[in-house]
Amino acid sequence: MGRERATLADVARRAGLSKTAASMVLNGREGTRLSAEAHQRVFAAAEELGYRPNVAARSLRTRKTATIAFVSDIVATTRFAGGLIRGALDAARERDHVLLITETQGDATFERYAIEAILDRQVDGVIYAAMATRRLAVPPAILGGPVVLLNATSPEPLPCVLPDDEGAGAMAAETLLAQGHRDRIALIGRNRQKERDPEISLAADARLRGIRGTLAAAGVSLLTEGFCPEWLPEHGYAAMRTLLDRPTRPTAVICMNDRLAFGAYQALGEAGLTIPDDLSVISFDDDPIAAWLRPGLSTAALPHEQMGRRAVEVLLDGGDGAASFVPMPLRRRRSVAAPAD
Amino acid sequence: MGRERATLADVARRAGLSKTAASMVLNGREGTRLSAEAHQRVFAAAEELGYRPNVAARSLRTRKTATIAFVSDIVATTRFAGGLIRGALDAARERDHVLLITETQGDATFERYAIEAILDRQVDGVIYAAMATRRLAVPPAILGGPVVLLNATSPEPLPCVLPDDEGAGAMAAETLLAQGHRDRIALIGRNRQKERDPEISLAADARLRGIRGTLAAAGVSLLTEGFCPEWLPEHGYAAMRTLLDRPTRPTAVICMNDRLAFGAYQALGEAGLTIPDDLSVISFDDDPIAAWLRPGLSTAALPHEQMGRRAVEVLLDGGDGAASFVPMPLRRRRSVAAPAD
DNA sequence: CCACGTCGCTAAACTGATTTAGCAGAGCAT
DNA sequence: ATGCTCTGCTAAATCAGTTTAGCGACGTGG
Repeated sequence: MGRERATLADVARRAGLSKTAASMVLNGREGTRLSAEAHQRVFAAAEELGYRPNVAARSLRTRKTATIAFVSDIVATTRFAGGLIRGALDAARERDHVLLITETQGDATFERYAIEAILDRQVDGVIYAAMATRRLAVPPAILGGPVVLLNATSPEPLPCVLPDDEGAGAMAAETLLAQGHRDRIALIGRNRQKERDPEISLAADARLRGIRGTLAAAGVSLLTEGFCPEWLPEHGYAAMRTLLDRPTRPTAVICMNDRLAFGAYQALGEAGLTIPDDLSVISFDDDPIAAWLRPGLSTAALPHEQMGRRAVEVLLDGGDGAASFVPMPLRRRRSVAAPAD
Repeated sequence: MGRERATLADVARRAGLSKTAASMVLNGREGTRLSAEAHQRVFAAAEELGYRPNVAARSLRTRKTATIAFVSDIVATTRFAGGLIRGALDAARERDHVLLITETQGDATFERYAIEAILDRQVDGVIYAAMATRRLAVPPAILGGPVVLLNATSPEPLPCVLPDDEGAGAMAAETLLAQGHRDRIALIGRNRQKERDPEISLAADARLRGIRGTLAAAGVSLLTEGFCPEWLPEHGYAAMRTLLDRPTRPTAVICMNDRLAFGAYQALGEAGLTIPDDLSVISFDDDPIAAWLRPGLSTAALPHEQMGRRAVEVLLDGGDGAASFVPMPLRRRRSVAAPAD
């Protein structure tokens, strides 16, 4: 790549000045006493030669690389990763930085490997991302420089960027209350593991808190709570079937994520029930599938792009140390209506 | 990051040898006449000091960075990107390389920007990826070094990695023939634009060729072909509805992708028809949704991970110049059975 | 007239590796 | 004793920038 690029020495020669002068002018150094004419000549020469500095040479001296490492546990298995990466990419570009991406796959050897690669390249900072919101242990080796946790927290007091799951839970509950749902709101997706172990999930507990808090404030409590071993469509399907077997059918269901909601849709379809006439459904994540369902699924969107962007901002512009919660906007579609009876 | 790392000079000093000697030993240079003892001492010193070479310094001299640029048009909007990236990441790691990721979003300014960032960093090669299989124009600036096209071809004779869509089409048709389907096989997802304009899609035409060729060889032709303005669920839904309005109902449907198939499922569900008893469905992509549908959707999987991996291999190990077609394995689920009548 | 400060600029050191050119000593033949 | 080769190793140049230290000319105040 990059053949015969002009060097700083070329620019200096053409401008009839020293490398020192050229370097200072191009870096916009304050307090130098170079004449306006010298500035002009350097800029002109650089322009004419299409000069671009060699990053390797520069970072050898300055130890800055204009490169951010994006380390994540898993990129492929969740399609949300794309959003995080894209947001980070955008924000990085705006700040003239570039993203070096590595993946640990939760494997200690890979992680060590990734971290060595990063340290060898002297990146300016690390975004350590988890693909499911959770607490994790940051490898000490990267604590030498700036680190931001993305979609994760850690025992160390590091800046972190998280989705506002509790707010989303509150909003879901409010949305149903506003439509007039009261004592026949059911929940699908309770999961002890997720709720209890922050190293597995932070979202489950937060969403639940938001839902319960808001309902309680309105003097309402959940009709039933369906437990699911995983948050997958088949479990949503099963949970909805048992829900339909109960004597009082709910008027609305809150699903802990869209995949569960998809399963619930399948069960309702088979039972010949219509959404939202017979039953409202609301959910979390805004998985692409939410828009494809019939009717479209109302859901609180995980703001992945915003989060990726925020992580870069906190890393480069310096966060205030506090955790940064990014709101989850509600995507209103057709799955929520007033109860029939 | 990276505080107080040992340098080559430190290693040399500790080993009681020159930097030259240390460098040669650590790089495993052949033909050097350094003694076995000198080798030992250098290795020991490097080990004790935890020496890792400074990539910036090395690449300043050698113009190699052990870094590959992954340039794509869009990463976030398609959840397939993750697979490509993960495969590339894995293969890169195996070869001690790292991935620099940029995104152009199809925007010329962003593209120029991305390419400058890449050239400035002297990457060893570029993977230029499209998120939908298509033909594209490669910016001349990156042609100075090795380039591999991923999920794309170009007018220039560059090595490229593509999914074997034609083979997948053939396999889909064969699968239905093997189950005994004959003259009542329908197709959903014809699209003139996609089929005609290689800058939009290469997949549409290739899949169609594979399907038609195989059916023709068995003396069978398609019952009907449903056209769709896009390959989205709503269009699959509409196409299936019009299909069901026809006098002879098909025994099997081939959908050009899984999202169309999802729409078809919705229409069949509403019509009270059962898959695969009343109708078999087969498709392409292996979108995550394919596994979630009831019954699971049989589909030819886009081998994204393999493709990403292959791209890195071709880039670093040198391809044979020919296009590299990666087979699309059929994921057999429950949506295909023998025709009822 | 001289010391001093300011202006405008530059030489050279420095970053940490790789690589070229070549040196000192041993062994051997003439 | 001399010339030659071979062995085992090193000094110094090089990559392309940034940064430190400082130089010569000029203006000014005492």
